[in-house]
Amino acid sequence: MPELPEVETVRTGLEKAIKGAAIHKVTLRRKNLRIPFPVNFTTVLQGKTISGIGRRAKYLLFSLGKDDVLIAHLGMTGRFTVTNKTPVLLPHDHVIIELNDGRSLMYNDARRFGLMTLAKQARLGAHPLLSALGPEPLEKAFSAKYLKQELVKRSGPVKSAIMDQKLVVGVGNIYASEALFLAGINPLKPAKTVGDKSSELIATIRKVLHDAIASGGSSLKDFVQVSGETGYFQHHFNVYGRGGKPCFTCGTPIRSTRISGRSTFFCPDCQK
DNA sequence: CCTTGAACCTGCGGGC
DNA sequence: TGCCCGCAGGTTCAAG
Repeated sequence: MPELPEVETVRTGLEKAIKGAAIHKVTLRRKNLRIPFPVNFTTVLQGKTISGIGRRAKYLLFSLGKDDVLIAHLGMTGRFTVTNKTPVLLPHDHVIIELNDGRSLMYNDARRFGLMTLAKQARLGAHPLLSALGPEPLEKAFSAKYLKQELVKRSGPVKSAIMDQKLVVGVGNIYASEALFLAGINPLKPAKTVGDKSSELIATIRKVLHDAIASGGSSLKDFVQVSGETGYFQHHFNVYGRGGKPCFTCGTPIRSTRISGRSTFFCPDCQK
């Protein structure tokens, strides 16, 4: 998936494109993504107005009228696009949401790690997908005091800690490496040993996410904006994907390793 | 409880 | 050219 900045960019794009639109018809071209579609999925959507599009962590929350919410997650390869006319179906177009104005909202997801399900607005926070999530990284609850208190509890690598959605949401594999580089922290260090860096780490997490949102979220080679235009590595990374290449700060070759199965990049000189 | 590794699934690029 | 392997933005479950 897209990490938080990409999801936020999709949210903004969808809000501009389809907020206020009414749903005419929904077609599911398979019975599940990562999880099954609810049995009443199409009937709940049909006839509803998309009254707003929110976000919690990497989940998109489509308000359907007053009471119902469509929860969507893009997984690794999920894409929403809005078509003007009757869509030409592409491979992995799994959901077609036809709007009353003749346009269609398409969901395409090659790997099907994404999901769509339904919730009631009144009980949204208690939904199993959302109830255990940590604070939003760009909001106040993610404070230096809170982060320190969480870090010192953990013996695993600090990178795993900041990618744990129970500690803080929205930080994925790319921005975890990038934030740790800016903070000068080696991603392999045990979380409990970097508690006194929590203030710097918060600042760099916010900076990398904020900058990515400002640049349109588009760091990923197959990330597609709602309009259908692709964002193709427009974003500048200091370390992610730069294994063996010289650090922009000191020239030392960027090292690549794996932490909890995820590729990880850091400068052995700048990050202690 | 905590942490790691595998699994989910498809496509793509590199090496042979 | 073609095949095989490894790898990819996330999350969840099992096993240690």
